[in-house]
Amino acid sequence: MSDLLERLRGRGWRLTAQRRVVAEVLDGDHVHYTADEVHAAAAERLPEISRATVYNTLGELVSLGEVIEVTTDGRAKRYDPNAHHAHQHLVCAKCGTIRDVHPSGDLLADLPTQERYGFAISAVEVTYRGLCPDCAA
Amino acid sequence: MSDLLERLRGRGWRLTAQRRVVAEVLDGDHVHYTADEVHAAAAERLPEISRATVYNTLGELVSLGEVIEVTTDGRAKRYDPNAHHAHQHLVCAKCGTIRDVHPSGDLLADLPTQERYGFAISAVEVTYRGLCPDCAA
DNA sequence: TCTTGACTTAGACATTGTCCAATGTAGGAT
DNA sequence: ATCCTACATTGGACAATGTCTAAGTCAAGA
Repeated sequence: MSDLLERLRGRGWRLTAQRRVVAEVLDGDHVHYTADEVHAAAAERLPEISRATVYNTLGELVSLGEVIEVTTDGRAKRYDPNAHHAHQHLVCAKCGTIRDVHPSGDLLADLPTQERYGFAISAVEVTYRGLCPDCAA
Repeated sequence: MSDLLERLRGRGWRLTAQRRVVAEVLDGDHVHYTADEVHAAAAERLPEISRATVYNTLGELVSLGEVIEVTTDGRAKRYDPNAHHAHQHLVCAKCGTIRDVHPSGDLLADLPTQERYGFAISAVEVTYRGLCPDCAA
């Protein structure tokens, strides 16, 4: 995602300090931040940044396909910058840790035609749930 | 789910009018209501029922394994009474309609051991997304 | 029928997200 | 280099969903 800013500028994005900071936060460790966590991390570098701007910017990044929105519980959405590699998620039922995983096989092929009800299916999301090694102990 | 009330009584549930009405609402058409929709439907039969009781009862039914909690977007959770038949969900990206579907194959087997990071995996949730026939038109 | 511990209620509160009017500014035009 | 202006940001009000608590109510066993 290092050339993200270039790609965005190419699409007519106005490059502001706020947007740069949000993009840099997501570009860091491969984590799954909530919007509030992104805001907190961004505010360390740019203290006046507002929540509204973080929400706006995250929404734009999602629309542009640069970031994926993940909802593993009913709580806050999380933002996954690993949008250019198809992957699924493994979630600890106890501590909530999220890991990216890569199932084998064609997930779409598992749904028979008569189970598609005429839908034009474009995406499959899989969440594996269980206990991580720490919580299982 | 017709013998639900019997099963619950067997587990020491105190059977109140409120709980009966919530269970009856879920037992109706095979829909995926939000908590507020359950509350509205329940209030038609029992006008004084409170939101808190509906939330409590739904939470209990989920804990008891009688109902499944589904989060397909970041909005309200939905409650699926079809808990005794393993199934997954097909969601229309435009209108939000949800259908229960039954993929073939062993979904768990698709995740290689080295992609499990030591987790003890106990469940797999799959959401297929696409446009339903009406919205695709 | 009495008693009691579990259940329900109303409403305050918490979390997450959205919207708006006022203000600021990036980047093209001059 | 400076100016313009459309687009971006801000702060705070508002909305949607869910949780908690103290006080009152009731199902079901004795």
